[in-house]
Amino acid sequence: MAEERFTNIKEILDGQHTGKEIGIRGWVHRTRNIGKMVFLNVRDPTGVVQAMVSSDAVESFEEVKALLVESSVKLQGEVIEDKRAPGGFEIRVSDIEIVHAADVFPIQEDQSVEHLLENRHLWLRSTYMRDILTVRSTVFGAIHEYFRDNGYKEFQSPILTPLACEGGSTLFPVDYFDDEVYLAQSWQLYAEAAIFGLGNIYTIAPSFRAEKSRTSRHLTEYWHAEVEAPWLQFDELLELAEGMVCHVTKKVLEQDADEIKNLREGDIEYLEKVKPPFHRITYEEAISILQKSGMDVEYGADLGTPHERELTKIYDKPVFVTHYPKEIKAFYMKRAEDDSKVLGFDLLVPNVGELIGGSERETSIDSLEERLKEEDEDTSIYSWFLDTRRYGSVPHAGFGLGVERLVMWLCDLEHIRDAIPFPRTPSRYRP
RNA sequence: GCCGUCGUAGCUCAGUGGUAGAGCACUCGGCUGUUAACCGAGCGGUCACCGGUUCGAAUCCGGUCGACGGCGCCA
Repeated sequence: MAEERFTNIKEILDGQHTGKEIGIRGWVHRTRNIGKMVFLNVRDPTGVVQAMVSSDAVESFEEVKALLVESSVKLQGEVIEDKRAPGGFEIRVSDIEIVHAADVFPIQEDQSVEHLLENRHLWLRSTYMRDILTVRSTVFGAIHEYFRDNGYKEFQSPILTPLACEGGSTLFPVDYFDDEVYLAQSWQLYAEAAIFGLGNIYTIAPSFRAEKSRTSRHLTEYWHAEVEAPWLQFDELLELAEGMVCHVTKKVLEQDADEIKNLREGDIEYLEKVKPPFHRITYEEAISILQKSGMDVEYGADLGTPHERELTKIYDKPVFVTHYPKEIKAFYMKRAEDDSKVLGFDLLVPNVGELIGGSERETSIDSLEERLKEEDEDTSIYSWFLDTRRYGSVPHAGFGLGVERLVMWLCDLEHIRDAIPFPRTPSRYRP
């Protein structure tokens, strides 16, 4: 190449270089071969532009003619505005360097879900995955930003842990020098110990669930955004969750408008309405609403997928469901004034269901021990955790959010596996 | 854990008892304005695996494996 200066393809498509001699580098997205002319659609992370290579303009014409899809190239030429070219602009190539002539690319137009998952490492090159992963990056950044701006410190807990947290059958066992430990499924119990020193804290960390959940909303390895704060009351907890979801949504709409429009087929009206306050209903109200709309549910049963779907259909925004009966929620949730209910909530959104689950935490050591025994947990393993209720126990609260579920909801994805680069599900751990 | 669908060429699929097929991809030939280019030719198979029924099985039966979809469980 005569000159080693390159521009982003998006700038060409925006008309910033029309009439000028420029260079680009990228990958061959598609080729069309007309004898003494070759059209290369060239992709970089910002877009796709057509390059026209004529036999009388380029010495290496025969090699260019033989290029296969996903070959990497550097090229330069004049940018011409031309309605015949896809995107309206074309580069008349004067010089081209073949960086690497690719083998036959395994992914073509017709693709099955399975084939794309087997070739996930190559499918990451698609516009679809690029758009999602761009949004995902913004989501992670926005979560950090929200908590830090609100005075929360980032705190890390161990991934290897002896704790079961919410029932032992859902953990991945790991051989720890002949002892059995588990991959963590939550940061929460360690966080409850940390708030006594640090105050308000949060994390974004991997969590692992060994449940064989065969649904479009479950991963065995997912990223878990969790928060824990001393003195925080139940209504403040809901506001914190609401604020975070709104902040992330706003940030994504600002920063990734193009990607979101691509992924949601232009439908961003719903996301633009995501502003406080969200709807708040109690479990009891939810049951009665569902019964009125003809669904078969009894008080005391946990809300199933069809029930959650029905509830999210009724409201134009995410909806909090609060005050569940204690029997269907985790041992660490604080009892409400009505002793049969807990100060816990789920935040439900369309297409995903439960996006966040959280609660005020039980502060009484006696209640905790009682609940652990009821669930046949070995209380000795929890003795360090119970210390948090022995030395200056305080009211506190927190929640956990599935980051992939948030991405799935924002991007309106059919399946959560597309919200993470290399998904892990009960039936897949490759590539 | 439960229910269901599927497995045939590199990819997407057709083929319901009688010699294994198509489109795309790839290779070769043609074409100076293509838009998932087009035209002609070629290459390409352990019909997932094991067993059974039958003169004969991709096809029917039993089992195994794998993937996908849904429920439950959860974030």
